[in-house]
Order: sequence, then structure tokens, then C-alpha cells
Amino acid sequence: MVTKQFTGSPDEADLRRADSLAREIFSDVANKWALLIIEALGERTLRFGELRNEIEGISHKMLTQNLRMLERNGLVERTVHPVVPPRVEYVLTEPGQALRVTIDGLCDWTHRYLGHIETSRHRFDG
Amino acid sequence: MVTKQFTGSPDEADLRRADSLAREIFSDVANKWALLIIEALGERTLRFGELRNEIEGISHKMLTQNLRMLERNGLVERTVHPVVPPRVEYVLTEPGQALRVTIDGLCDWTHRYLGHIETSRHRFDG
DNA sequence: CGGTATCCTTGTGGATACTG
DNA sequence: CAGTATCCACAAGGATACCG
Repeated sequence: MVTKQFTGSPDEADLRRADSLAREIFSDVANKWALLIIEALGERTLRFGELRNEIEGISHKMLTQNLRMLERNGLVERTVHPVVPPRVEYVLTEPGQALRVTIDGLCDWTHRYLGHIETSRHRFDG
Repeated sequence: MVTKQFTGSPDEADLRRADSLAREIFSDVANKWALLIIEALGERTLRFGELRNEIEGISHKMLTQNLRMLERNGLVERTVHPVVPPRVEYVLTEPGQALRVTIDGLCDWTHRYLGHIETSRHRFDG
């Protein structure tokens, strides 16, 4: 690393590219709706409307937008059944499932520390 | 649950309150800057300026704002040393450390699937 | 039913300047 | 050095309407 810091070598450039990509993925994934969608899917296959019902408070627009993003990153697979009315199903891919496991950890954490956090908030606000 | 669904009993109300609180915490924590701050802190104690240097691209405003939020939720502890120039140090609390562990999982996931995601994106965009 | 496009309101977040 | 406040540009996101 140090010996190459002024060379602008391909290796250095690759590292910087990988870093910025990682940061980008991080931003995509670390958002409320994306996490809730992945949690809602779990191991099931769900239709668009079912997801909309599962996730309280999500708008039509946010759901499509985030589903496209997740599909683009290869975390969900989208299947369109050519029938009327249209039937579109979503399911987590293997990378998506792996991500879900870490998100489960986040959910567990949230519920475990719910009490701590609530009292901390009251102390801070008062 | 079912037997109580029209009673508006305290139990039901408590559950709804806990749910909305959990959702709130989820929104607080599931944001790019909060996660990056927690990762940067790790097991170390860092000053405000050090954090600013660690986290590339974070603005003064976002850093203070997120640090206040994390402090309010009891995830970081803020220590002000009464000297001039002021010295303010931040360190993760026990709940904060526990959260960091799950975030580490997210980081691992990101790096493991970096390749998958990049190729998936190219396929999608083309 | 699911997707896209449009409008419009709100919020997010950067830049800057000033304080202890 | 760290925090707060103000201003402002722009992106996020809701509501609505229309298409396949």
C-alpha cells in the first residue's frame, strides 16, 4: 500500500472503486423501507399487494421503488405471471436471504434493548 | 389477542406502543450515518474531530445530529472535558456495542456479496 | 393488479457564520 | 475544538391519475 500511494496503480484504483461500491450498497440497504421489505419477505413468496399489506405505512411508490432497487442489486427475484389481472411475485435470492439473517439480528437487538432505550430517552429529554 | 381485539385493553395498547417504538428505533438506527458512526467508534474512544476524519464525507451537521440521536437512545456516551480548547469524547455503551456486532455482520455481508451485486447490476442495467 | 408518470409538499442535508 | 443557528437547494416521498 504505502509503496504505491503515489503511483496511481490499477490496484489502488480497484480498491477505491470497491470501497465506493461498498459505500453505495451500504446506503441502498441501510434504509428503513428496504429492511422492512426484506423482513416481510422472509422465506415466503409474496405478491406486490401482499407486501403492501404486510408493511404498515408504506406507499405504493416507495414499495415499487425499493423493490426495483433490491431487484437491481440481486437481492429479490421478480416473477411476472402473464395473466389478467397481472400477478407479480417477489422472493428473496440467496444473497437476500443472507442479508435477512443479519437484519434478524438487528430486530432481535431492537426488542432486547427497547426498555433501555426508552428510559435513556426519558432521561435525555428531561 | 383475538379475544381482546375490540376491548382496547391496556395490554393491547402496550403492544401497539412497543411496536411503534420499535419502528421508531428502527428508523433511527437504519440510516447510513448512524451505522458508519457506530462502526467508526468500534471499541475505541474518539473525539468529535477524529470521528469527522474517520468518516469520509460526513458533514459537521450530520455528525452532531446523529451523535445527539445516538446519545439520546443511550448507544453512545458523551464526555465533555472542561478544558480549552474543549475536548469531547464519544464511546459506545453496552447496547451500542451489541448493535455494533450486528452491524459488523452487515459489513461482512456487503463485502462477501460485492461481486454478486456488481454483476447483478450490470445485468439489470443492460 | 401492478407499474409509471406527474405534481406538489415536506424534509434532508450542505455551506456558512457566530459562540463559548 | 465542538456546538448551535440560519439559510437555501434539492431530493425524498405522498397523493393522484392513468396505462397495460
